[in-house]
Amino acid sequence: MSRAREGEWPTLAYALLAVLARGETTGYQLARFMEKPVGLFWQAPHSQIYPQLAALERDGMVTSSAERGPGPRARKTYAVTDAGRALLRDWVTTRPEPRAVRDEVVLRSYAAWTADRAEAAALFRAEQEAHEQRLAELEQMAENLSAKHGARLSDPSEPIFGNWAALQRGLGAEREYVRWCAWMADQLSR
Amino acid sequence: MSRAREGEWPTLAYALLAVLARGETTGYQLARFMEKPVGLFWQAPHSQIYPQLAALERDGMVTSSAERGPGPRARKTYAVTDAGRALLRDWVTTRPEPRAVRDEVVLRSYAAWTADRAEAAALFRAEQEAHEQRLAELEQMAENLSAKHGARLSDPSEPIFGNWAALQRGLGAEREYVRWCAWMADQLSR
DNA sequence: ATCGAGTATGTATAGAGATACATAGTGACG
DNA sequence: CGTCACTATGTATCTCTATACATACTCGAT
Repeated sequence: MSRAREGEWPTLAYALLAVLARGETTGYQLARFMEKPVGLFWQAPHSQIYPQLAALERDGMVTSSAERGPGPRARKTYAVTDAGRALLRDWVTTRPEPRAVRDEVVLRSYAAWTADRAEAAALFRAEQEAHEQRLAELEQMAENLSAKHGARLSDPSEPIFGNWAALQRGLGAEREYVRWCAWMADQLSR
Repeated sequence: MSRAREGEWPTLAYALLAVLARGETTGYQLARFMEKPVGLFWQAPHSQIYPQLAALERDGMVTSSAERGPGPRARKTYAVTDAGRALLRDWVTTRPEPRAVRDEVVLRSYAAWTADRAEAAALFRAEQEAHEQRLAELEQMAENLSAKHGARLSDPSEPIFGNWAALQRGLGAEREYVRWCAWMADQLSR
């Protein structure tokens, strides 16, 4: 949560800046947005987000204003500073070093030969269905975006272009995953 | 590395069992195999693998025999026990809870509107090329597998089927990633 | 003859991430 | 009137993952 060296922030920090760059929000709203089903490309629980926001504030990347909130503590609304915007802007065009790929389902496919054939087929069929459902959700999101924003989705200077870009990735990834699961299930049930 | 509860092993343990189920190996060979370029679907450094093997041995899932090795310590060759095989077999057909998706490139696409257009286009073009190269490597591996094993690749009771299955996933994933990167670069360079 | 790379196994430490604990106000529902 | 869910922010703790440290033999190259 705190930085290792000058200019070195964990990816979560940039994820928060990327959301805040679209407009100020509270920590709670950020946490909601970054939770499991919603966070399309980066997720974090609130226990990671609150300390990270505090660290960003200590370094002048965000500012907060507190009104009194419903709970025992004040509700804080965060906004990006110019320094934060510059940090984000620089980070966006740097190439990340490749992340480790870790997929438990692929690992199971690698060991599928040790298991009962029918049970294994059922696993991949179930995975296929789960990803088909997820795909349908994303397609619904795409329709909504398309209806609401139309041609602006193709303009890379519009914030909504970012939503569209990430959604396109999600759609492609889910379609490919469904395809592979279906292939696996077919292989195992012949 | 040690288990949280009875019957609860980290995924790395199953990854090791999955490799050992194909034949006994040394910890070093396992570590080589699980290192970055080779481990298609699960990676770990040796500092994780050695303690995990020790934990599996304490619980009777693997056995080791030590010959004297080149270094200051004996070289250990590990083999799965029946208990280990049963553990793996049961695990293979259980459905994993969905892992968090974390992709720094997609996160950058979400914030691409804040950056310089040409620099952003260059980033996605570079990513496209990197994944095209990775794809070419996987295609080479597929050719080699196909030439060496032929029809056995379609037999789910053969260990090599697992290699083929994981490789198919890799091929599909890389192709889809290349496609999306190319689309992103096109969008940004018009 | 020395240097570096590869073989081989381990420990130490720090950071990232997940889960659980803690607190308290409001509004809905039975 | 009590319980549940939601808003809202934070801390504590544990596990997983990555990086660095440690040791020592062999073999090929300079």
